[in-house]
Amino acid sequence: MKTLRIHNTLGNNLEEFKPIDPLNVRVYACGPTVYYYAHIGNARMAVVNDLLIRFLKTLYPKVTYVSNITDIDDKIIAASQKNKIPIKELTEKYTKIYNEDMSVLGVKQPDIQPKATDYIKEMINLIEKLIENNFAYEKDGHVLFHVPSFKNYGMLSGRNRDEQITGSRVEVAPYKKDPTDFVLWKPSPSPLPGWESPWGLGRPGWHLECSAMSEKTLGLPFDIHSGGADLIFPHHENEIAQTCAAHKNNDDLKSFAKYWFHNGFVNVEGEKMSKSIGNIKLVHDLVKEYKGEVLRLTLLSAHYRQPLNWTRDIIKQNSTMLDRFYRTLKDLEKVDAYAEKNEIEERIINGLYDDLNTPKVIAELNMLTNGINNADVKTKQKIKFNLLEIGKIFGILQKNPDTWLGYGQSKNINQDTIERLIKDRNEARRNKNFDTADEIRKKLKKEGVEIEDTSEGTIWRSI
RNA sequence: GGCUCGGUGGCAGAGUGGUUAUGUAGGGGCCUGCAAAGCCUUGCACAGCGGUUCGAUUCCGCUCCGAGCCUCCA
Repeated sequence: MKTLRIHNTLGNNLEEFKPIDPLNVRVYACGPTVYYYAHIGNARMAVVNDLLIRFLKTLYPKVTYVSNITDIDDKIIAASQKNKIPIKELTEKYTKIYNEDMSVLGVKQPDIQPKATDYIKEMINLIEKLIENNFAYEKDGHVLFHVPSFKNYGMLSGRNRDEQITGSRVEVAPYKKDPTDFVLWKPSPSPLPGWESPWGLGRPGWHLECSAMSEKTLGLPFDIHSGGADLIFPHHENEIAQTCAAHKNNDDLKSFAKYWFHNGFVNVEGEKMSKSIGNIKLVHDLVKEYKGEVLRLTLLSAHYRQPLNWTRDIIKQNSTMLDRFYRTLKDLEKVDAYAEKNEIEERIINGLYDDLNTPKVIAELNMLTNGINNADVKTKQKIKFNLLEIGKIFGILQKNPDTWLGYGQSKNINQDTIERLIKDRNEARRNKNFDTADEIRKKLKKEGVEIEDTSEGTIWRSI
């Protein structure tokens, strides 16, 4: 059997994927903090992980995919205060919208979607273990992880403690023993959201929730831990430290997760998305303008670790490509999808085995479909099979081609009217009255209806 | 300042020590009354400078440029 090779941030290497338990592959992806609409960068993480999961599911009998919702955090508190909405209402609202928007992009719900606030007990438990193992200490109501006590700290992100201190631009809080120590628990006096703990009313630090939730939902160690590249430091570095130290596995970083999988950033028109530039692309807006599948293919059009420059142009390019694939499927409407051994062509699927090289797969798919004209039935069956099967993994091409291309569906104009106009036009054409015929065609186009004269008569689609 | 990662044709984007993907846009053509779709065809691409090599876009070094992280961020 071919083996999947994926890039492991831990070690910064391409590695063969060998599941801990082949009967149940376990993946945890750091999900969104729900204080506002998700942007296209959040979507890239969700789509890339969805692809990974779909592919893994073709390789292993069972895959458990956990992706959390962080529903307690300073940004959430700030948004709640600013908008005068209770935290719970705010987080529930944006959790719902997140799931809806991702679903438009073809992202399947994770098997488990834990919420941080449901795991406070586990977090407190983890902190107690860390204190007990001398990796954490309490000071002024804060509990901090003592970074110098964890000698492998920095292995994931490839930085050492000294560099970090020199490069640090942050003021060191007085309750820290060491400038690199990070907060596990902090005081949270009313009216801020707080939970009872051995260290008083407080709330968890940022990194703790993922350590608690992943351990509780998947068990340790699990196979893949993923997220956006910006989470490598400090978020994932800290997660590793917390979890490994809590279980006294500080020499074995893989006792938490074996593979660390990170996707690259999305830039917008060549610039980083940022509030100050005001160029944040929200999925919620994009789905109003483009089909989810187009956005999804666009997100997969670059290799997942490369930066992706989000422009109108690439959306258009991917939209065109998708139309062409659907047109091919339409041409193959009467052909069965069939391939020998029920397998995707090797040269196509190999791209996925090779660290999810989606652009390579797309290129191979194009080459395959280009041969359709002088293809025999068997080849046509194979082409259709490959398109649909890759489509399943990519999360595209599963719709009815006619529906996708808009055949027989009108938005602005009544179908009978269209049919009547087409009839009139064909009448005019018969009489070589081409001016009239062209006028009718233009009129329909204005209404968003495009007609095509085929050997089997005139057909139309809404564009 | 430190640590990463990149610079491929108008644009997007893989890949490779020698045969120069793929898509899209553009040019030319076929088909069509015209369109649409499709098909054919076309394009001095691998940042610069050195080095290794019979040969480098691919390996090494340096330079320039860009991005990310080091602070909340997917």
